[in-house]
Amino acid sequence: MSVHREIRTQMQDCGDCPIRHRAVCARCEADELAQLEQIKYYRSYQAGQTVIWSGDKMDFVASVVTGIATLTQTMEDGRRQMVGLLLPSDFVGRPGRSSAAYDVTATTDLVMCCFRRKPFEDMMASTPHIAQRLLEMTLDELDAAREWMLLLGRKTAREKIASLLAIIARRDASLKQPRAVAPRITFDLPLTREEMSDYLGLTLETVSRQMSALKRDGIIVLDGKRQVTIPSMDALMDETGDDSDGGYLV
Amino acid sequence: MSVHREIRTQMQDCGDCPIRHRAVCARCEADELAQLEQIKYYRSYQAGQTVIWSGDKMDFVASVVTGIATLTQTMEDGRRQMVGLLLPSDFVGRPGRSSAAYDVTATTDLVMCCFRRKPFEDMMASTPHIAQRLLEMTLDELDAAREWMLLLGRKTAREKIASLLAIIARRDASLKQPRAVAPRITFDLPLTREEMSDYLGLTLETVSRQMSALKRDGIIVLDGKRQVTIPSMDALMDETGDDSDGGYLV
DNA sequence: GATCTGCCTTGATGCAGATCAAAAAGGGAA
DNA sequence: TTCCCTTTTTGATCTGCATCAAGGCAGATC
Repeated sequence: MSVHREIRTQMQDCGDCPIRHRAVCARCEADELAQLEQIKYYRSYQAGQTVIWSGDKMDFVASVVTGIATLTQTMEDGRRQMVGLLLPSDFVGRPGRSSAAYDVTATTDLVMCCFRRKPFEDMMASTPHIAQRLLEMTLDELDAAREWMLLLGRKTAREKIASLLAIIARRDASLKQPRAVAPRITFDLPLTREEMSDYLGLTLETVSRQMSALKRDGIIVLDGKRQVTIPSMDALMDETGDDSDGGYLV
Repeated sequence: MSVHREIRTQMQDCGDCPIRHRAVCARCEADELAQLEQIKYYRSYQAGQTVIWSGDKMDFVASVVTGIATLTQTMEDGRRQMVGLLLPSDFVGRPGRSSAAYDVTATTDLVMCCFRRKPFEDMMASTPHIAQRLLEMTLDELDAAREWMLLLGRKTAREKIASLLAIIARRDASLKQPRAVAPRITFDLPLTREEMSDYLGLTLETVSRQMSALKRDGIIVLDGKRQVTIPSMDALMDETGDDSDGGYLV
């Protein structure tokens, strides 16, 4: 908690850093150095483009500046499971590992801030704060992954969909209107039905059916295929199967 | 990889540290200090005992010395999902968080090495290596969690069982006979059928049925309910659905 | 040895979600 | 506008695992 507050404070000072860019603090501290040594550069990807394939050589680490990317694992026979959703500020890659462990794909147009791996590792060794920030972020990701394990292992299709919508809605609401709890939230789904199914461990047909069911039951309102309105966040939360207190950790 | 080698080297010097105790290195560096300041202490639990309940105040972090513990999440209606298996050397708790996020239960008799949280955090701030080691370990856990997401979301019951057996067998084999690939592996299951089902997102009946099926098909040999022999590791791996090259990351 | 108790196995049946198939709805491009 | 192509929806059917329900077995207690 205290660390998060510290990060928010520092973010005020970050010139080119996007809102919610948690990795920012490491960047800011190291920015001047990094630019000088040319270890930092930006890369853009178009929606749908693959950033890197699992197993490929990966000589950089990066953080998402704008856009959304996904991490997916694929089995030999083609079964796919998304294991991570990368939002602005999220970190990709792993110090100490030279090849990618997952497929990384841009689902929207994407800009990433990359650091050459070796110099980044050196920087980490000499700047203790960076490892500590990365640890914080990684622990957050681990918690998210474990929450997702509960979803994948034990929730029904309807609960899975509701949970995903709740996560996206909450993130979106906090972006647009931090601190306020809007009674009515509208947003564009950043994922196709197929991507949703890969994330939730379902088929795309089941995703579609459950979206229709939630619409029929008035839990959500669909305008076109992508735009979603949540009339009552409470009603949506009732469908997720999560504890009603909703207080998310940290 | 290089970091792992470094850790192994340092382990030689660790007096009371159990084999494979990765957290050891942080401990060793800080051990003298810790003992002096009395921030470190050991606790024992009996098999079946709950170490801590989700939501409870947790003013320590710890690492497992001997025995096995589990992390589980429970939904309001009682559905349970195990989200982590803690083996000797694994770390529990989170710097910066004062309450437990999961139920922690001892499945065997368990000894944990605990550090009072606040002093541990201070130690982390003043000893950069500790954060770096914790980061390594947390990234490993994140990879394991993501592998588990693929299992929970996309694997069949038979593949899930085979995967779990493969993980336990591999760990066991590396403990007993590091570096050698034994053609025939025998071990005791550290989990009940119900715990296996909680881990795999199945019911205990399905676990039992699939164990019987693997036995019938000669993939495993059961002696009693707990002792398992794997006649051919290759045959077992064929049932997991995993890539045949089997090369696990890192 | 008899009974109890906590796992574990096995059988019968049901259902949520997968699979197979086709139609509908957008959304660009010409 | 029309056509084409991708995405989404909807329908019909199938199936893997859950659920419900008995037993079985082995170690503990008396």
